[in-house]
Amino acid sequence: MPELPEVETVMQGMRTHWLGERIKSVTLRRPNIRFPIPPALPTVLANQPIHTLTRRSKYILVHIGDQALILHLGMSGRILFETKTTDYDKHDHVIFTLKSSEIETRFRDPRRFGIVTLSAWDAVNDHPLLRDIGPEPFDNTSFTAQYFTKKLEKSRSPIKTLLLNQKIVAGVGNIYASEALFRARIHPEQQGKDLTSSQIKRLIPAIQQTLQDAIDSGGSSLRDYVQTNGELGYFQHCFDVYDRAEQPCKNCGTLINRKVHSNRATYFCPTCQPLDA
DNA sequence: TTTATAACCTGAACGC
DNA sequence: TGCGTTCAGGTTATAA
Repeated sequence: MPELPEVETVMQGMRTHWLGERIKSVTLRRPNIRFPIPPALPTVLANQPIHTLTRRSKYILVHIGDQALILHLGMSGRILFETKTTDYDKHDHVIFTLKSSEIETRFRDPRRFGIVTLSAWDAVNDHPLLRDIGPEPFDNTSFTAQYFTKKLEKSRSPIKTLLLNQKIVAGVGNIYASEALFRARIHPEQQGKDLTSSQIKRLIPAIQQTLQDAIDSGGSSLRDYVQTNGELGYFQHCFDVYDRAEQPCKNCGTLINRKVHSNRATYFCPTCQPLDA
């Protein structure tokens, strides 16, 4: 579920509950998910004020006291806002309560690929999870055609795989990589070094618009999500190619292809995204 | 150095 | 109904 737009949406939802609040308590219902959860986390965060909530790539960063609470949703992670009387799910791993709210915030992650950890706020950008991440796709001062060209020009990897590399550009996941390449009319198997300057100049705004459109629709789904305790998800996006194998392209009617790159499914229109463009 | 693969873990969907 | 197989929106360690 969580690529950049979903993480942004979840972070904004957390903001409405958490901003200006103070942590009352944190309960760890298991000691580890993908990595160990710092055992001192409940002690360190208790009674501390929540200053800001931000997103970096697919990470949610919460400035609490002098600490950064770092959250990553992995493949199946969710943040749920529940009343304290609601039964726990067996995959509710971390429970946050706030000083002046009856709502509990629950970190639920069945596959346990998510991350909950701490860093000193002053040093959060140097944290091993964050320090090597590339520019944010919406940052036009760092994610430029010149930068992108330099990253791609020597690589023989398919552009689809390169878009998933968080060191090149932050936050793009498997769904929006396929969607952005469709919008830019670039074949997913084209090697990075073979992209022309005009293709690169198409791809940057295609990535930005794909992500922004998803944020805009994800924003409405979060409210549904909260109100219905997770029954409604983020799946109502209208994809052009993702998960549409053997269905007609919305642009030209050609059947959408599905291929696997780096063990990840890729979807594209062979007519709109020719390999020799 | 760059690229490809396996692994982490659970649940849902599907075929038999 | 039950069992086995496949697949899933992420990331990283290891192998090639």
